[in-house]
This record gives sequence, C-alpha cells and structure tokens, in this order.
Amino acid sequence: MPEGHSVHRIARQFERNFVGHPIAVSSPQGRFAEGAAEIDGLEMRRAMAVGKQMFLEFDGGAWLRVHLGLYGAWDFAGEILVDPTIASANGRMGQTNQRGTDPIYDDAGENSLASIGAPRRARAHVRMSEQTRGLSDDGDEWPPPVVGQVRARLMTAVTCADLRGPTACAVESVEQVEAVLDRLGPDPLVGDPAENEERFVSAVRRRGVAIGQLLMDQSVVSGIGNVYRAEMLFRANLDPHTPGRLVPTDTVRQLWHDWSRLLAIGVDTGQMMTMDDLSVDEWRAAMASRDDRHWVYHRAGLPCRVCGTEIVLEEMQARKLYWCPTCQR
DNA sequence: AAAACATGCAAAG
DNA sequence: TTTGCCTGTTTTC
Repeated sequence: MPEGHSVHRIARQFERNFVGHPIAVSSPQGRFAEGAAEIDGLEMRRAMAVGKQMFLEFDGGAWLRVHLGLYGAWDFAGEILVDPTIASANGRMGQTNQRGTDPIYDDAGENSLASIGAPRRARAHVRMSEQTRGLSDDGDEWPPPVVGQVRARLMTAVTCADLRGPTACAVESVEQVEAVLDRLGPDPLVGDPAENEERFVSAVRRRGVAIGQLLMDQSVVSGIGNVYRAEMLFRANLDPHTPGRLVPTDTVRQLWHDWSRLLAIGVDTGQMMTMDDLSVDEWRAAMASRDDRHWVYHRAGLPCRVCGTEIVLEEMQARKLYWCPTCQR
C-alpha cells in the first residue's frame, strides 16, 4: 500500500521511539514466532528505509526486514513521539479520525499546513498506513490488546509497534540484507545524490522496456508505486509506453529530480502531494471539491485537468495505469 | 450486509 | 503464472 514516503516515515518512528532501547519481540499471530525469538530482548541499533523496504538492526548484527506489500500496516501505541502531521489528523487528541483521510486539508484551526513543525511526545495510538492515519484514544490499556492478526509486536517499556499483513517480515544476516540492497535501485534519500542520479539515468537509458514499467521496477528506482508513477509521467508529459532508451536524457534527469522532490514532500507531509505546482488556494479548492488530489491517478474517464481529454485507464504489467493521451506524448 | 478493490511483493506451483 | 497476505475503504446489492 505505502509507497516509499510512508516507509521512510515509519522508519523515522522507529528511530525516535525504539532505537537505543531493548525491544521485546513477539508474534501474537505465531507466523513470526521463530524470528521473534532470535531478536527478543536485544537493543535496536538502527532503523533504515530504502524504497519500500525497511530494515531494523539489533545488537549482535541481526536485522529485521519488513515489507508491507499491498495492505500491511504498522500501529504505534504508547508514549510515542507524534509527528505533528499525524497529530493534526484529528485536530485534538482523543478523537477518532472520522474521515479516515488526511486531515491536513481541513480548514479547522490547527489542521493546517502551518502545523508542520517539531514533533511532540504524547500518549497516543497511531496507525501508519495510507488509508488510515490518525490518533485514537482507545489505547489506555497496557500492553495494548492484540487486535486481529498481529504478525509481529515490538515493545519497549513504554511503546508498542504492531505489524499486520506484511508481505515480508524476516530476521536476516548482514549478508542477506546486503543482497536485498544490491538489487534495489537508488532511493533519493539514501546515499550520494549525484551517484544515485547517474545510476537511475543509465538504468533507464539501457532498457527497451516502457518507461511506465521501469518506474515501477524497484531495481531501477526505489520507492515509486502506482500512484507516483502515473503522476510523474503526467508531470513529465511523457507517454508511458516510450521505451527507456528513447526517453531523452534530460527528461530522465527531470524524472529523477521530480521523484526526489515528491518523495521529500511525501516524507514531510505524509501525503502523496503530486499537485504541488498549484497555489495553496487552488489546492485546497481541489481537495475540498472532490476526493481526488491527483492529475491522472484514479481519474479514468474524467477530463484531463489540463486539456480536457478523457483520462485513459489501461493495464500495464497487471497494474492499472492512468494517463492523458493528449498531454503525454 | 456483502462484495469488490487497493498505493506490491514473495513464495508456491 | 498463480496465490497468499487477510487489512481497510469504497462500491454494490
């Protein structure tokens, strides 16, 4: 579900609330019992995100690798440092997020862009997924009751993180982690920027595969998913079927810089803001009038926001691809 | 109330 | 190539 920005935000939660503490690791569901036993009680050293993969390092050199896949999610509870962009979700602590959407759009008081600032520590329950992000007040019990299928539970003395429905959750050696990292393309937030850009450019220019497929290929570039793909191609006025080697180098570099920018915005705000070129007023109006906040994603059959042409929906590699045949060529 | 669907990936066949 | 993940939201009956 989450694209790269969410995973970076989750890693940040672990950095703030778990790194430097001994962690009680268990698997209420049982499917991670063996792995949990390997790292139970060890101190967490480091939390790191690369694309959609997250890595947690423990004393002794073992790593926990997690990939959320389509509908995995982390729930944080207890006394955790709450990111203001999350805290603003409900306006006030102790309310459930009624809309289940990202409330930064709300005009009410503290629910504004201005609320982005330093995190604060609070007793809270935070769900880190795209659909539901917000606080609830039903987290008074300690430890929190296990709800549903909890694959892994990580606890310090005062904080708890529950993992549900991941595609991958495994304890791995340094070598195994390096093997995973080796097949991942560059992530704008990891490593040397210039080197990352060159890796991306050569990976794209080398291939005859459609750019729409290459952007989703995690060995070409890390962290881009179906939403960012569609939006980036539109922002670049690029036909998704253009073979990588036929995309002008300048355009490939533009794609890289656009991804770097969108990812940074996503990590800061917790949202996939791909219409950042709009003025704040335009953007608020767009958000308020309909539920869609994108140029083309999820807009099949609707008129293109720029030229009015119907947005096309097609299947590419078993994923839905949205694009404007007039603007993108 | 029930069914369909989703911002992905890995493992199984 | 197909299935599992087994959640949360949206759409349909």
